[in-house]
Amino acid sequence: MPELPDVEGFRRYFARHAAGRQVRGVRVRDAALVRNTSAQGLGRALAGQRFEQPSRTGKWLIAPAGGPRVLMHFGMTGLLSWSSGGDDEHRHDRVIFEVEGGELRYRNMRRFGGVWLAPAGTSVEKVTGPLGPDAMSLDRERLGELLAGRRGGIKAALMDQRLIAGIGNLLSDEVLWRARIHPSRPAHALSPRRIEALDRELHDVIAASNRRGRIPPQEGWLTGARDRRDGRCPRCGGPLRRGTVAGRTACWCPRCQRER
DNA sequence: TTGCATGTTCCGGA
DNA sequence: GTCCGGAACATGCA
Repeated sequence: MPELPDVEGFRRYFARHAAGRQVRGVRVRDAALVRNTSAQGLGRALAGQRFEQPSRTGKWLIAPAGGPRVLMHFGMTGLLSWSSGGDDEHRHDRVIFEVEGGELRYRNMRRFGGVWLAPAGTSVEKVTGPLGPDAMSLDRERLGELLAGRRGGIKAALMDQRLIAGIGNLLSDEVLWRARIHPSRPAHALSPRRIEALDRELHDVIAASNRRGRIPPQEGWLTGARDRRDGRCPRCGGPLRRGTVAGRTACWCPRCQRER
């Protein structure tokens, strides 16, 4: 699931269940998903510390705990699961944070992503690498500036985390469909009107998705039609097209989103 | 059995 | 240096 709205949901989930609670220990079920330290290193850094309010940048969840911070990336199949009743672990629970009153489980079927530690005094960017401004806090002017400097296609630009953080395959398709922009259109060639539409739809889609903690597969949205065998555009009723753009399976309406 | 999946990274080539 | 396509990574499902 994880694009910006999903991770925003995980942030709230973390805040509700784990923030303010002291860490008792960490159980690592899959050492490979603790990416930049050992299971012992993670446990030593966190034990006795108290989780503070988490933050999110792009698709990264950042959980401070005293000095050190835990960073989580969810890949394509990651999520968080809280347990206060000692119920059975899921087979894909990879790292388990034991806190007062329960435990927060980092689950990830496909094992992309993982858990990182940013020790006190080190920068978060050292873990995440360079990230552009978060898509949620982007304004139209900045969006226009960022896109003006790109030579490639608009979909590739939107999904480039170094340019803008948080947008993935589903979000980019949804926003481009709403703004009536073909995913292959050169990013720098968008008119001010298209930039304005893109900015508006980006924020509308993110706001609506954040409320649900996911990009909803909903009537009237591209997401509600894109996975059907004969998917039709919710706006014009024409047949949707799918194809590879920027290395991903893109979906668009060839009537509403003209090539140029 | 084959292809595909909401992510990132690395490589070769234009 | 920029950008793109393709492959790799790992696992499950239609």
